[in-house]
Amino acid sequence: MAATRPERRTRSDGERSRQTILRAAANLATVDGLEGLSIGNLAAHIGMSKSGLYAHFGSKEELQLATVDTAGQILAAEVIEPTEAIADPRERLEALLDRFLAYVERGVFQGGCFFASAEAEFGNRPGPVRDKIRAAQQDWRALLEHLVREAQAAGSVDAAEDPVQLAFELDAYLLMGNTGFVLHDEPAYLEQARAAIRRRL
Amino acid sequence: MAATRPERRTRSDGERSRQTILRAAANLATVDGLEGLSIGNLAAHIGMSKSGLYAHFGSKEELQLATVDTAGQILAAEVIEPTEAIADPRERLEALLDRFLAYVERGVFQGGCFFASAEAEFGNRPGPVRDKIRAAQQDWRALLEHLVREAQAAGSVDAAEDPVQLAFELDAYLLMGNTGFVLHDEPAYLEQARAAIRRRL
DNA sequence: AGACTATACGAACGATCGTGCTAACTTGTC
DNA sequence: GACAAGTTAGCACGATCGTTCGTATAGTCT
Repeated sequence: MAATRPERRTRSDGERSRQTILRAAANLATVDGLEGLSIGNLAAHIGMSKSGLYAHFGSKEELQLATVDTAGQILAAEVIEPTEAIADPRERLEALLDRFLAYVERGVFQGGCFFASAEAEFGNRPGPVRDKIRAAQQDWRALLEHLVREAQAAGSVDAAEDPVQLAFELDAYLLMGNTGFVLHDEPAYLEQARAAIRRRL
Repeated sequence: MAATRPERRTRSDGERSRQTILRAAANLATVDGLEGLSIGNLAAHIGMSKSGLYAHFGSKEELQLATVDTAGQILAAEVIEPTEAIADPRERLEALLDRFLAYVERGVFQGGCFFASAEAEFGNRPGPVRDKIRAAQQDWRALLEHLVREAQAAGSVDAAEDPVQLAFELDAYLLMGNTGFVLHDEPAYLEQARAAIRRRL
């Protein structure tokens, strides 16, 4: 009964290809949309055959799900993780908001924040992809709320503030800054978002 | 030298069909996207043949441009025009913001505000469609700024406020309310937008 | 009434979509 | 070095994409 498993799931070159595909997919999705992105176009974009690329994912939906995961990892690495060392909650909150706007401005994704695009596109398209995007959005919002509460506990944010409401408003500035910047290619919108944050906090 | 023009005439039933097409197109575009919307799907949705529908527009791009125009007319009729009778600028501004949120909640478009979707989708897709969306967004923002200035002149908004900055923040609440409502199907996000507006004004 | 033409349809076009199948090549393990 | 499994490419499929064309219908005008 002791079925010894082969235990050799992935190969190093395969994992490297997978990452290449998903990075490009996340980037292209902010321009063409997560649904508008086609397998053929993606394959051509990274110099790979359509079927070779497809073999990594059983379906387009699985590719989309993996792309959302990858985008989440990029957002975490670019925005969230660099602030984790900051002990003071209010300082960390400010750094987090500023890093988000910098990550938009720096053009980590060609079409601005991946999740801003994805939320607008999959807002009412039921399915696992929307579920994953929803979850990511809630996690982000929960992080903002958590930091507000910690800052309140530390006395650096007014204790009378409703953390949920404050997080909503701060997130709104980020979203509007991203949308304005992408649509008009004008950093002024990001600066307005920064000004709004300074005013509000 | 007097080249007599063909004098393009239109027929009443044609104009009616055109309106039917464009209303459906504007609605479907908030779900499938302005690019993701296909001629075939749109035709089937209104019980018309693909070629019959296509005869109204020379290309998909022209259909998209006309759809943006139609969506603008709907937004104007649902949100802007009903507030034009309000003489007091601050009252009108408040009514405008509230009507926007109500129009999102009422589901005038299945996928929330048409322009919120369109901005995210066409943010960096150069072309006449993006130009038109850009112009619509700027007109909307300019209207907000104009009302803020009028309210300042009337003494009902703090004269020290920067109208551009205040309009940005108010618009941000609307956008975040729309996105949150559509993504989570939760009116609470619209209520948070209302609370943010009350607090800010 | 008849003539004119905007409107609508059916069929078909080449291109591309997502998706399988099969065979070759690479890599890791014994 | 051999064997097994992961990786990639070639080819083809049915469906659908935007678009074109010829033709039948039906509203409008004299």
